[in-house]
Amino acid sequence: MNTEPAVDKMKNSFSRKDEIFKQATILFKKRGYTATSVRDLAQESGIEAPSIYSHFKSKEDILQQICFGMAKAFMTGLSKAEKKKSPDDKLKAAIKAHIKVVTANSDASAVMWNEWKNLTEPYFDDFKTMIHGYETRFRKIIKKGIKAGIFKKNDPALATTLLLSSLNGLAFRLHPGKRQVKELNSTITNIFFKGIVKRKN
Amino acid sequence: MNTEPAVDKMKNSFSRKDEIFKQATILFKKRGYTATSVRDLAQESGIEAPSIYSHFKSKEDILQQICFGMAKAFMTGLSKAEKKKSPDDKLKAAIKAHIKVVTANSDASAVMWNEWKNLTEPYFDDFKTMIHGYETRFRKIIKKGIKAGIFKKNDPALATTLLLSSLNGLAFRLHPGKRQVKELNSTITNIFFKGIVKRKN
DNA sequence: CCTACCGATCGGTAGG
DNA sequence: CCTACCGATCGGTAGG
Repeated sequence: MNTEPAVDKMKNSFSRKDEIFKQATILFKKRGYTATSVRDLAQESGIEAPSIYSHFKSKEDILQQICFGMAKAFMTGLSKAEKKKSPDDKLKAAIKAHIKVVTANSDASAVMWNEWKNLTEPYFDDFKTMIHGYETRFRKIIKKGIKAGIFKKNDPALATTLLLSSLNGLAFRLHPGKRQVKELNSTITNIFFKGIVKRKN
Repeated sequence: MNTEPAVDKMKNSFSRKDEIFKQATILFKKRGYTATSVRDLAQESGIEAPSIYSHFKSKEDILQQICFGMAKAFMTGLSKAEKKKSPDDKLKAAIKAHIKVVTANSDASAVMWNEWKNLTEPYFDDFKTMIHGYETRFRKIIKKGIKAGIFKKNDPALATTLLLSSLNGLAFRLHPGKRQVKELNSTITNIFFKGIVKRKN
């Protein structure tokens, strides 16, 4: 006799997949993708290893979902930021959007940046192209700002690298819920825009 | 009859070990430590897998040498920088020293930051303590600069994270010999100290 | 979602 | 520095 309602079954099944995904994100960040076994994922999710495969096609399937899901979130944020008019407003909005994504998903963000190299073809190349495009769009904003005389004549590629590296560094050092996103955003923007040195006049 | 001079034997033996170490650094960066097998290392070094063990105690032994070797280089550079008098001179020198180490060993630097989590105890804890100390000393310089009224009142922990993240990001994007270290150093210091925005007056 | 299982590969050792 | 080899663990499948 099965007294279990179908709705609950669906709900349980759905949250089980979520649980595996969540634990995978945590373990991939902590130990790395390659060092995390399917058995590790199963144990943390409270099931046996082969059961993972009723929710995901493969171990890499999970990594793919983390990487492309995060990349999409970053892309969407940047697209909105690019609608601003001036280069400095664009860059401010882009930084804000990036921080929002990182703080809301610090584990997944760290996994994306550190583990995407483990993707196999054609996903590896697809992802590489995506992330390269993201960096290019950041660089373009900075380039236009320099041309417009708003930003100093620094190497745009180097400035972009410094900015994105520091923004992504947050993912590894962020303790969820510990910091105010607003404060984070204003401090980072202030430092990158105006520096840490006090003006004398 | 062995006509091979002893000196050449030593030299060959020495450079073989160096070759393994060099290839390990490249592969650990490219694929990650866990995804690189001892057989991969052997193949790239032109020997059979078990021969690795006549030069290194274990696969982790190589990682340990990369991590602690780099950490020592960073520490030494920082110690010299701390001898400067003012906080801003200290920070400038610390940035310069850090960049010098990263640019001279970009692969090993990337491996250190990305792969040290694969160290086992007691090395894991030892390394963690070391690198924590490094960050603390950077943070202290910034803290003193704020107290002295030279730096703005930003959160020192956040400012340190941003700085070190961007400096380490260089390791992953640096193409050896492509950039001038001096230019790199002045651009980075300028951006972190004074920002990217042009002053209006 | 489980039990039972598989071929491949892993880090490392023995012995020379 | 090599050949021969080992136990452990890997990602994943069959079948229910």
